[in-house]
Amino acid sequence: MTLPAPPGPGRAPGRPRDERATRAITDAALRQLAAVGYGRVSMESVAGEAGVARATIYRRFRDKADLITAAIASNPGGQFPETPSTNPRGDLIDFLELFDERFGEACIEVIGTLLGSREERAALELHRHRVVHPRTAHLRSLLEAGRAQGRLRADLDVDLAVEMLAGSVLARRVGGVPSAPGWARRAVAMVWPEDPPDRG
Amino acid sequence: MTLPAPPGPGRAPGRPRDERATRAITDAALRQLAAVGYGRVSMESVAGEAGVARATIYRRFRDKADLITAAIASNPGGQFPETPSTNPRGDLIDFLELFDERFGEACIEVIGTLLGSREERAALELHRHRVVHPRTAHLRSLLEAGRAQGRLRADLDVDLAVEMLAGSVLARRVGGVPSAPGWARRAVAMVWPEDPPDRG
DNA sequence: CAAATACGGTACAGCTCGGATCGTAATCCT
DNA sequence: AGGATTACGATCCGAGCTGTACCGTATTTG
Repeated sequence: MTLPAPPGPGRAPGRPRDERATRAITDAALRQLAAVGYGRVSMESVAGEAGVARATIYRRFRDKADLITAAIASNPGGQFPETPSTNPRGDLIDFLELFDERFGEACIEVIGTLLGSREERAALELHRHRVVHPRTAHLRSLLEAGRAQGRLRADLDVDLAVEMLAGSVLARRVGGVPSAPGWARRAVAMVWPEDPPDRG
Repeated sequence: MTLPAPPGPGRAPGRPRDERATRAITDAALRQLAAVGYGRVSMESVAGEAGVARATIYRRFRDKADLITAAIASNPGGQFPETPSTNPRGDLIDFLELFDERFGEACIEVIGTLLGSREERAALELHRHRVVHPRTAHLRSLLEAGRAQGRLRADLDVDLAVEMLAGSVLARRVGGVPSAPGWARRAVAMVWPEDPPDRG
């Protein structure tokens, strides 16, 4: 992931890395992150659950922040489609609901922890690059698709709208408030009014 | 603050606590929090800067989370007026700018760290009660004042609007994006359109 | 076979937290 | 004044975690 992984599958001078171990490590890290939170995930506990030695983790990841960051980025359940959307407004609502369910908590947790330790500045940037930016970019692309279709105010501040939509998820996590059903539909309606009531 | 502080100034059986020490501790904690971040504030460094022994801190605060939480809540620069507003829309914009400058970072950091250590659930709730809720309540009161004046859509989802306004600050901190000048004015405009163009 | 690398296991230094103790200082109550 | 009670600074201690280093062994290339 981050450390000098063998460049190609065919050019390893010595014993190759066990990719199943890599997967076991990130899977265990993800489970523990969800179960006990960043601060109580230890390299020892991850190694134990993954069935490897701690040294095996450090051969792949520079430190704990690198491990957690890579594990989140590798989460197969967090992928999202890269294909342009034909129904950007509906996809926007769906993606926000998904983000609310699966990423809000970990996002606050990991970013907050990394922000709190000046030394992990590199890991913070890495996490933003790996996890945060792809998702905000996806939100932005959906809004811009809507604007391209003329279904959205041309003067909309897209960046700010993205911040407010994603931010509402974060704000609920910060405040400890559960998300009300249908919140994403109402949030989108704030910045993207429902299809204009029959303009023609 | 949190521990059995002497109830009144006149009813202490033994040597009273040195309130200047208490102030020196929270001040040092606040400075270090801003300077190096939650994760790198240590009880030792706070004690050193405050000129007290570590035990003196533990006599006042249950643990590190309690100290940081209380220090933030005691920040005199973070107070806000409790008097009803005559210009809720302008005050809303001003308060958001202030929050963006002074609290966004610490908010993410502290909440994220507390979320990351499941054991500090009590400190997390305390911080929400001390710091987060008063500020979201203030935002809500400004919006509702505007609605009471009839300057705001009656069907506005106030809770969601509060989440989106405060959330945009958090989202920028998470993404590492600096706030553009005038962002608060434009954010408020999304949920609270400028004075209606002469209704009467 | 030799070289190179990964692996599990163990040990280590360094840091922090939180608790405990000790002698001393300050204050209240009698 | 004297005793009880509490705060204070200083110091020590145990536990936990991180990140590094080393061992003997296993696996692969050449």
